[in-house]
Amino acid sequence: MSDLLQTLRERGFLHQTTDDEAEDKPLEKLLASKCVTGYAGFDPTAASFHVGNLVSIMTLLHLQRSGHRPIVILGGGTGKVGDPSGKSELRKVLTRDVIEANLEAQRRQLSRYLELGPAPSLGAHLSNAVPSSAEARRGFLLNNADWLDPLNYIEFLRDVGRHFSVNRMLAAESVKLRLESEAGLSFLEFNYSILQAYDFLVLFERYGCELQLGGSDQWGNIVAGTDLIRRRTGNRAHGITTPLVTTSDGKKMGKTEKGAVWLDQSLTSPYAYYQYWVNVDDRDVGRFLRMFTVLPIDEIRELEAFRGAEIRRAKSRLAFEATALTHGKEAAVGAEEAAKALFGAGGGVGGDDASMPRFSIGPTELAGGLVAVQLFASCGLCESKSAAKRMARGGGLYVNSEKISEDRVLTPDDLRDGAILLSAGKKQHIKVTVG
RNA sequence: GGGCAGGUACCAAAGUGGCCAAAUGGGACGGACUGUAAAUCCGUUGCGUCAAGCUUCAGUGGUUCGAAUCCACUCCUGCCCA
Repeated sequence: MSDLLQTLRERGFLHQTTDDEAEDKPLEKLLASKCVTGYAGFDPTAASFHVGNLVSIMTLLHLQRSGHRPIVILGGGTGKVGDPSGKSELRKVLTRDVIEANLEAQRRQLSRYLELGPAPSLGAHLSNAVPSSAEARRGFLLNNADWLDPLNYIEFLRDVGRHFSVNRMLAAESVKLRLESEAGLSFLEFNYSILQAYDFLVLFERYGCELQLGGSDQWGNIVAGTDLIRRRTGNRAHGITTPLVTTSDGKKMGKTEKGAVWLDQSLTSPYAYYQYWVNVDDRDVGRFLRMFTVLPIDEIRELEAFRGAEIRRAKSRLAFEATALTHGKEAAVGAEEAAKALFGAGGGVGGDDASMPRFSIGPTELAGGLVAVQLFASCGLCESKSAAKRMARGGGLYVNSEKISEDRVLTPDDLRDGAILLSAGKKQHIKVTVG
């Protein structure tokens, strides 16, 4: 098995670990000695993961590839509470049905990155002696509502609550912020870290899970978990946090103006996904190659060496690899072809670029002449006809790569190979087909 | 439960009877320059059959020739008191 910590470090995933202040480096030793079970939790609030979740997903991927076993927790139980960390508002609660559906959708997406199987029967601990086999490393998903929902309040307070010091909880950064803010902190949210700590304890006891991964904002919650495990069982558990990844212009990863960049292809097409990555800031290319592709570090170093316009080559590699990882190689090839056709020399409708966005109109619509701005609005390239006209006045509308005026009318003569390429600005295109 | 302050466009924030589709800033989008990058400059930023008309300033109802602006009630938020 390869060295997980080393891999995470050189790819930029390490923010803090429980080894940082421990001289005997127990986590490092543990990881070198056997197949370790580690987990990360995810919000059950969305039906799909987005690029922002990729950091955690990739750490799990490296965990597994380094010979260990990943567990994914869907916070069906904690999702009903809401983590106050870094959030200014109380989260809305979700119904059980929605959470179940999200769990299923998320399982499908994760199976692209991780080898997953059914959850093993309880108590089937991994023997320390067993070397890391493919079977041992197979990961699985759990819904923490399974053990959180049946909790009995009094019992929970007595068994778990007594291990928590309110003094200490009040000192936590996430709590402090909320106490000082106008929003305040509800008792419900105040309990979040206890529940998360309890999750860790349950996983430790049931599945021998000794490691928790999470974002840097989760540090307090993770440590609460390792503390609880120590107090209840006398054993040592460990944690790793990843940095909050932002783009160089200061935005959260994966957030665009149009909303999140989803991993589900019906929400964000492979083409759009590819485009997200090709368009990253120059300054982010190397960092993102390390984090969001599995290319060898040596190869990434070569790509990072590019300067000036050459950087585009590194970007298209990033886009290709990231798309292939999420949507498969075929989709990545399609997205790349579409990009070449649109942004390569000349630009045009050519190629069999199945993954580029398209829109179809009835065969008769063109015959009598179709007002271009109307089509821009109906195909979704522009928000409304007014918006389309405005953009045309500003010189931002193109038909088959030629600028058009707001009164342009489309006819069958505009067809090129049976399609018309509409562009709003230089980056947003839709291929309109007839029939 | 009582007192106070608020709820304006994507966000923040002006406007407190007509000149308000609503200042300004941010963001976003488009153009120029480029490399599908950054920075910079310029433009646009409710709908519309586009100089008409229509729908917007928490909701409902009212006053008025005329309301984002005044009145009543309702809902929501924050602060203070209980």
